[in-house]
Amino acid sequence: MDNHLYQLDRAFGALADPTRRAIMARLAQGEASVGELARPFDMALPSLMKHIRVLETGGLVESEKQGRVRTCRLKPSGLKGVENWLTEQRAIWEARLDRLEAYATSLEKKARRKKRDGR
Amino acid sequence: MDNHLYQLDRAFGALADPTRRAIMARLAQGEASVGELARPFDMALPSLMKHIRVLETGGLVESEKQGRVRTCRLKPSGLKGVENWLTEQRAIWEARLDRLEAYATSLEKKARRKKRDGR
DNA sequence: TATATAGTTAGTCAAATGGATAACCATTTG
DNA sequence: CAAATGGTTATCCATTTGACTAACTATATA
Repeated sequence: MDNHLYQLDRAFGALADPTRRAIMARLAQGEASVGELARPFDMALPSLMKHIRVLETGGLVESEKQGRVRTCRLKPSGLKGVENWLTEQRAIWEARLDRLEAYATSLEKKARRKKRDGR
Repeated sequence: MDNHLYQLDRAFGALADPTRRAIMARLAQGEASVGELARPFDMALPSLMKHIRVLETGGLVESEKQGRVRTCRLKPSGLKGVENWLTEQRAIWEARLDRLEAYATSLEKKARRKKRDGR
């Protein structure tokens, strides 16, 4: 329990690599086999496999094997966690900016009032 | 040129650590000095400083020093890059799902027609 | 059944990461 | 000016990461 913390670690970590983001982009347009995923990259298969496993443990990709070919597909719920964290942060940050702005406006009003009433 | 690729690496990488995400969360509610940021963590100052530097090179945080205290603040443009990548991916992925759905519906219609016309 | 195909395991290696300590500025404060 | 405060540098260390090769397993295919 509370693994979801680590899960965010792994999801963000998984996305911190251009090869893996490229794999994600490829999978966004449809599932693919390991071989298909490997082809565009100048990289040995085992290295690429490791990337796929990283994406899987990050909860971003899932795969299943039938016969000798393993088919990978995107797991949108994984990206959801990442997006949630980001929007949460932005919410906090924007709320604070709003308070700051409100405060600034109130200061301004006060200043104007003071001026009108003869400093 | 094309450093923005590496920049995404660094931004995602920076967020792949709970300490650094906590720092981000703290900064979302307002700027803070290095010492203030350090206090909640059971960690030596230099270690924490390193985290701050990682966030800075990821473009997520900026800081300036006056006197002997360095004040850190969030740099929302950094998160923007990350969010952009995510929404871009989701756009591609959703577009594909839409096409898929449209295709499925057309298949269904065809089947119904066939049935009506006597198999 | 022999061969080719598609992945997988195991093991090596250099570089990067996350943490620590010790010693060192530089600016306040007493 | 002496001491305390806030941060910084320089090293060090264990672990993780990203890539490789070699050897292996399991399924198709000829």
